Amino acid sequence: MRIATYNINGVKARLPRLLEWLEETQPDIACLQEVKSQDEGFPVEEFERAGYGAIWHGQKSFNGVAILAKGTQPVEAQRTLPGDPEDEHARYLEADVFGMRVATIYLPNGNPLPGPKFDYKLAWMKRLYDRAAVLLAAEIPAVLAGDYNVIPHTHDIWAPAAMLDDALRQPESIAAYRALLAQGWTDALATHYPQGGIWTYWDFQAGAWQRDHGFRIDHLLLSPVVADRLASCGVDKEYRGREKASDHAPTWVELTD
DNA sequence: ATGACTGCCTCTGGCAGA
Repeated sequence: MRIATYNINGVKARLPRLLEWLEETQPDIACLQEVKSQDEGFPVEEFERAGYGAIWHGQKSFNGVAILAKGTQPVEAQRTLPGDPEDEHARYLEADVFGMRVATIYLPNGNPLPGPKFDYKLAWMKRLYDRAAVLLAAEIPAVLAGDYNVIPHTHDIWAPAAMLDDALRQPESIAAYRALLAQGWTDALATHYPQGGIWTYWDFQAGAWQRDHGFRIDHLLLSPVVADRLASCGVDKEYRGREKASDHAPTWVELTD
């Protein structure tokens, strides 16, 4: 059972690349972020032709998340992150699929800081903490997969001094991420590659990809029973180097059945 | 270095991203 998360940065612009990745790597579940499409523009027919059922939560111009599942239809469990009825950003979607609860997460970037965008990020992380606690308390086998916009550790970025003023590396952001792990979630890639040096994102600018100036912000958090099934995990780094690539690379876990 | 790219929806330039 392979579960992947992929910030695709525009489902229309990346559709050929996305279908190619599905065909070549055959994930059982794919959590997508930055779909950047309204609900009615989501290319569900193309995914169905590729053998994937899909649910999505779209928004015009930016944000937008989706869950694809091979040969089955994910069953929606939650369309928004609870805790703020005023929040209209399409950043969260939960579904039951293959006996697990799977969430696709597009956590707010939080820049610039200080300011309302950083406050929104931290408030969103508190809401995610509360939601994650509910799932753990219910002992639901769960995976929280997505673009967390948090660089958890110094060894999760190409240079220790890079991005220190950025919302992705603020102590408050990192503390909120660690609080989530302290509940009992397993950061799959951190567990498997404790020495770090694994990147999931490379900026479009300044030749970041060519210089391998990346960092790790796409994470798969596993509930305890799912963590016990973790066989391997990794990043499909090669896709970042293809034509018309997203600035993120697909990140995945392989679970025993 | 107020830099760099890229997608989106178009007020084809401004916003958002990280």
